[in-house]
Amino acid sequence: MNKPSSNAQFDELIHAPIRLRICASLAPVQWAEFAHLRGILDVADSVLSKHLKQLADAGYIGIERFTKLGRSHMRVSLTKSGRRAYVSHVAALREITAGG
Amino acid sequence: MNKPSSNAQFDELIHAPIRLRICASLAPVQWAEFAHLRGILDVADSVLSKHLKQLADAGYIGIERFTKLGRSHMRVSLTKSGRRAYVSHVAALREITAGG
DNA sequence: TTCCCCACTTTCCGTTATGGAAAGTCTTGT
DNA sequence: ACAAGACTTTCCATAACGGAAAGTGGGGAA
Repeated sequence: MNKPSSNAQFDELIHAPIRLRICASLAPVQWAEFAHLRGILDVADSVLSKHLKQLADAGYIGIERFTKLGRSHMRVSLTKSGRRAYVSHVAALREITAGG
Repeated sequence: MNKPSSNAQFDELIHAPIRLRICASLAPVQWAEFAHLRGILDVADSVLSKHLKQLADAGYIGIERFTKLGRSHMRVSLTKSGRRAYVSHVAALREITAGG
């Protein structure tokens, strides 16, 4: 009894509050725009930018740029490995908080 | 659709990995000893001691000392407010990670 | 009583993480 | 060429963290 629940894996990079919410916001959608995330998270541009960079450097998210009405924008999306890591981390959280 | 799930409340003090695991370890039991927690968490005494202090300062855990076989020991337990905070935080985590 | 030990606590130290303001970069419309 | 928007980086000041090492306190042992 006490199976390691398949692939639960705690990930400190994802665990930080803001990054956890970024991943959670991206998980159910195809992609999200910078402004959208900033609105959800309510942080300064610089802060969001830096957290996105960390996730991107880890290969957890991909960023595409495009133009809309003459302005540049970015589409952020979870990569395959990012989704795996996020799902595994959520599984780890559920395992940890399973009792009580 | 989208009810604020009663009392979900993200708590940064509890969110930190080690403290989350401390709370999770305490949630299903009446109390746990220092050595037991240290074994579960696998951290240095000083580290565990400091995290316990933070939780105690916040009123989330209570500490009782007792003697066993001539040696001193402590019993750590979640206080009522500590349990509330922990449960609320877990609820917040589930809300955040509900999608995807 | 003095000394030793055990079970934590604190202090010290170096490293990393965070957040925001401000300045910088790039791209595109005028 | 210039302005503006949408991020990026830099600069700065805090605030965690973690662990080793030194410090405390209480209880036996001698």
